[in-house]
Amino acid sequence: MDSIRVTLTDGKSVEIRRGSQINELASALGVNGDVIAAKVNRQLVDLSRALEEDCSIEWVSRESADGLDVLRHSTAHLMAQAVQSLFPGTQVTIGPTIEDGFYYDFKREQPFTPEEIEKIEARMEELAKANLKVTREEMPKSRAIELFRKLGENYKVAIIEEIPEETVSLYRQGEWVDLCRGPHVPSTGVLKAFKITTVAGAYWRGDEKNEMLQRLYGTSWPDKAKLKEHLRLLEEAQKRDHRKLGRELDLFSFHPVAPASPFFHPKGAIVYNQLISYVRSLYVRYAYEEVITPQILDVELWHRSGHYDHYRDSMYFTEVDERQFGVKPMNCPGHTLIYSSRKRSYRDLPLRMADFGRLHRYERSGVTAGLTRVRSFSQDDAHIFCAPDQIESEISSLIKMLREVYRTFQFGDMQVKLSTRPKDFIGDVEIWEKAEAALGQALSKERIDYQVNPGDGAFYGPKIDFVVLDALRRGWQLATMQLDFFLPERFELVYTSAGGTDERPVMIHRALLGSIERFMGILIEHCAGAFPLWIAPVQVRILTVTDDHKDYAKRIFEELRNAGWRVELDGRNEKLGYKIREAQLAKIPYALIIGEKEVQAQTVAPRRRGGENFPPLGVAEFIQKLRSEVAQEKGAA
RNA sequence: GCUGGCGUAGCUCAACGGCAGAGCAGCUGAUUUGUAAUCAGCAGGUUGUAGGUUCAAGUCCUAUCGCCAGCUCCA
Repeated sequence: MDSIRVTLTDGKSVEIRRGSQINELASALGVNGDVIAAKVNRQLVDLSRALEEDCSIEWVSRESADGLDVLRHSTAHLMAQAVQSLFPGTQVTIGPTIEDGFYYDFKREQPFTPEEIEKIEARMEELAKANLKVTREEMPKSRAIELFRKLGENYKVAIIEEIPEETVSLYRQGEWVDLCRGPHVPSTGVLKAFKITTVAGAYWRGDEKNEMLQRLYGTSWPDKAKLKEHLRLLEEAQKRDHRKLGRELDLFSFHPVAPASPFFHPKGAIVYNQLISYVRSLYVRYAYEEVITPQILDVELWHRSGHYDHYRDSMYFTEVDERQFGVKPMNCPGHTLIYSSRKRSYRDLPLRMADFGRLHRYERSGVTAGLTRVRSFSQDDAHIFCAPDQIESEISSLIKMLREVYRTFQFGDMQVKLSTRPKDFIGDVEIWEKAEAALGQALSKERIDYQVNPGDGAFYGPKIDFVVLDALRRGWQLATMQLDFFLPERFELVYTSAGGTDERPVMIHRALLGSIERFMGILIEHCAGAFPLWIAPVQVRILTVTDDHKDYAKRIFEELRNAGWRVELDGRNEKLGYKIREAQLAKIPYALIIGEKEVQAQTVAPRRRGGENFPPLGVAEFIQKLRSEVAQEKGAA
């Protein structure tokens, strides 16, 4: 008998008939029903795949990352099948998986209405219940093209024509067929928990010159409970939406007269300024020097910096005295002018120049959003002018600084990407390679796992991007460290070396928080508007029980205010429960209850946001408590 | 910029093409209250803006501004 040997993940191996299907092996071994695919020699395949050679096999359950991917991809197919059965004439294009879900792009003249989406979901349920077998079939490209041409699927034909291999694979479920690499679940009954989430337009192949398709987004999970949890998280994210909280907490607003440009109200301005003064405090320790530079500069400068050629569409211009000026979208050109305001020596380097200057960038109307994408903002921006051999230590120190920042704001893990030399680049290959090596070494030295994106750097230098995960496990790119060989060249920056020769410095563009506006938006969502004590616009609110306690409460209020705390007095003629509720909803860290007992004992009774009550204590002790809490939050350096 | 959706009181939301409404917030008064909402009254609007259709438009049509979900872009 012709048999082959299959090695399992536990190291055991079994002998089976050559050509038998994986699922036969699975049922023979009594493998868990959660298995929806397998990895044969580490390659993900269908359970219906026949085994022809000795191999290793690993079961892929629907709970695993690979399994979820298969599940979602199959759900995308299920959706496409539903759409085509309901709306004949609709063409399919592509339907990949994405984080937490999938989408499928369709060519159809009319957009999908909410009612139609409900119908599609209902049909998907039916098709899943029918438990249609999903089968794989391979055929030569020419036959596949013929098949899809007959079906009127012009996009699929275009896709197949671009596939280099001679054979392609098709998947069928019921009457429906789609071109797909696979693998897929064995039958549609495996799909139990899915939902179409949104509908949107999308261009064929992502190019806005191409025709627009209708994209349906969906999500799919191993079971209903997981789907529900996912939807709950989405809802939670909506509750934390900084645009909603910004209004509710009276932090900022927008007005049509200045699209995508926030107005920070008094409370929002406090948060904003707290962020800046926090970064300033780091600048003292990390030896930065802050500068202030003009808002509007002659276009001649922007020509020289290259911004006019490459970035003009994102800039604002104005004319005064028949001279053209550009509103600055970045601080760097201004900083090079300060650099070259006098002769620099190697002793001056590294020169770390920080600037909280206001920047203006025109962003197309469709891309702006709340605080996270605005047209007017400032950054915790700095430019480090250094010698090439100082790059590594500068990056190293930047990473330390970054770690400090993330600890303070309690962001979780970070993902790091190193982007290297693109095809179009300026400067010497040798300098590039040295610089990339320096960046990599600094990352390794700081024990940071990173991913290399080859060719993804800007033409003027390699860069490192840092993505942090917030409380809802959403990723945000905040910090970036960008090397620049180009601007020093353009502005002919030099320093005198120890040997007396003129040398060219390297510039490092870097930001930790990124734009303050954007960071504030992210922070609001990260902490759901409940800012840590040191940032909270109002840190303490004093609540009187009755009017009789107002005089004493006023004294406490003044004592706290004179000690520098942001404090409010709620002496309104309302019930205590009402005032507590309002203080809680305003997310104020501490409510101080002042009633008869406190007046008698000359104490205050603190209630922490969230409901925890502390035993009454004197004002001085309370201030001490606040101080130590802030010190702890900011983290001792 | 493109595709789609949405703009009604400060906020959240009602109103078959037929008299623009409610709750909360605000203001006034009563109540003097101990850990998440005391009661009553008053006020609040050119329904984003500009045109059009209609006897009649918040509702239908066109344009425009803004917002939202995506696409795209982020030297």
